[in-house]
Amino acid sequence: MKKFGESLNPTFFQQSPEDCARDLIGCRLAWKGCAGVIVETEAYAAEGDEACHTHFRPSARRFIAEHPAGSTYVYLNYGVHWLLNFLVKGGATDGFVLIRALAPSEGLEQMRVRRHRTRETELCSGPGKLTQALGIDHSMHGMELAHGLGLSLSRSSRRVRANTIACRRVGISREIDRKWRFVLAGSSCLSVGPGAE
DNA sequence: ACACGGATACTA
DNA sequence: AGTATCCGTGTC
Repeated sequence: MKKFGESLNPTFFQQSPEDCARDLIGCRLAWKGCAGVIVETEAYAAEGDEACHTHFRPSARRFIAEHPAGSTYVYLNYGVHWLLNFLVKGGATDGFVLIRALAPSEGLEQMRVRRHRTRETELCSGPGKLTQALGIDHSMHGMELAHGLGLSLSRSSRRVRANTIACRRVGISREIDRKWRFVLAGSSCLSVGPGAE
């Protein structure tokens, strides 16, 4: 099918979902003229994680079997919002990383039009918001990282890594104790704060 | 606080 | 067919 964009190292998505989600903090995500720095992610494990789609969707299990590491997994949530995930595969455990928030860096005017909002902190501060801002929908489902979706791996600087916080995932009812949500500390573009502990 | 909305996967 | 569930957002 399609090939990876040259800005991406495929082995990045061949570690555990947890490590992948942590390392994506600080990376630059770009799509069709818009871009932002990833400031919030969540990891989901295909095995033993009841919050992962694989636990209740045969189609998710099939998706993992039929797609390579790094493929986009895009689905409609609550009938309203498209959510962007990347397939993690080939490491200790397979799974997904949900992209939950960006700090906008390029194409802000286009984002403002799509979002009907002007403030920078309201453009990509949520998993549904960022897909709306970037114009990502189901047509991007199952794509490999090429054709305009550039994921520049600004490979977590020590500073970013030192400021990445692990906390509880949000919006789920099962497996709520895993600290598989990762945020860039102090970012003004998070969906919600990191919470206590 | 609550409405909005549709794909997926059940039960028949 | 009909029903339950779901990784959210904006406005009430």
